[in-house]
Amino acid sequence: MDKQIPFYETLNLTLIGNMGRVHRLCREAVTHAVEPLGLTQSRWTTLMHINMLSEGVTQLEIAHSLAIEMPSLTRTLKQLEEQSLIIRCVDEQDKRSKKIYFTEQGRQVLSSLEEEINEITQQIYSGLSHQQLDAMAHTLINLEQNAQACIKQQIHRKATK
Amino acid sequence: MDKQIPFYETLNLTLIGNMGRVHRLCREAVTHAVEPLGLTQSRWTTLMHINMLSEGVTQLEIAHSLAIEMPSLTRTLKQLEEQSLIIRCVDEQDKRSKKIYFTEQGRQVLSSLEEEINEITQQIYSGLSHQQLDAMAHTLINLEQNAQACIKQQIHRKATK
DNA sequence: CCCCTTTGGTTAGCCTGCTAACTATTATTT
DNA sequence: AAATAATAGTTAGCAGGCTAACCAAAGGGG
Repeated sequence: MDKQIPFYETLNLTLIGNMGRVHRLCREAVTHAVEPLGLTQSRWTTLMHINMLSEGVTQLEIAHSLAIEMPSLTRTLKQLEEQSLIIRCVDEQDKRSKKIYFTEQGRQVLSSLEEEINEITQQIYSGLSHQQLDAMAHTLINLEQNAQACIKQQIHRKATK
Repeated sequence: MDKQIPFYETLNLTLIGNMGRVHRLCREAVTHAVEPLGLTQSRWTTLMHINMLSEGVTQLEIAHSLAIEMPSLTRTLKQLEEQSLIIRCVDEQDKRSKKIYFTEQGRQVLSSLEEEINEITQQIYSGLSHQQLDAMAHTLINLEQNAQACIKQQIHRKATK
């Protein structure tokens, strides 16, 4: 194997750390750009996902899409509602759930947001081939499955301790 | 749940999100396992990095290695000191900086920690080839450089606005 | 029909990243 | 030598993940 490159040797501990750092940096890049719109990281991410899922989604669906827990989302939606970018309506079919819609102002902000994000993501992915990005996406999925299996196993072990 | 073709098409937005999620999961897997040792995520990560750099390192060196800011590290080190796992000594050569050493108890905890981490990382990386992990590490580095360039450019633009 | 479980959402509060603003020591400039 | 700048660390407080504990609506037996 290649002894010259440190990646192989240091992988065990640092790949996880690297992922965290790169993730923070990428989000920071976008967040800087959309700061003038009054959006933080969780707020712009949430707006994009609502748009992707299309208006009228429930909070639970958004939480799944973002892969975060409900309480985290509740806080962000409250902020977006206070900024008058979205509204939350009780679903008449199921009064437990709430459906999310953009306000007119929200749609305007969203369109500026999309423009900025396109520009930034182009920069972030520049010089990387589709193959490379695709490979990374696949590796991420594998890691995720392994980590999830690992956590499940621990929980099971604890339950039968 | 239905994800047949998402990789290429949704890359633009979700690769960043995926990275965050996988990062959270991987850390959670380790953190669950070392909970009995009284360690949280930032605490075990910090212990591992101190060990990697070897005792007597300064706080700044640890912060660089972890790629976090000093205030984040200060908090964690304070907790580790309160747990009597490390001690912080003022460097007599440069009285501004502090050097970090393990206590006897700290070394014991570290050795259990290393064992646990080895086991978990093996599970997390199982089924993934060295090539795959290496490719991911390289892609991460590329993304990091791009993101950093992007942020720098934004700061520059703002300065000359 | 009533009770019990499940489910969508909320609140409270922890953990750990960050920036801004501070202190104290060291280095540099004049 | 004195004034100034730079550096290591700290404190305070925000942002956004999380779990635990709760409420209210919906569903499912008996």
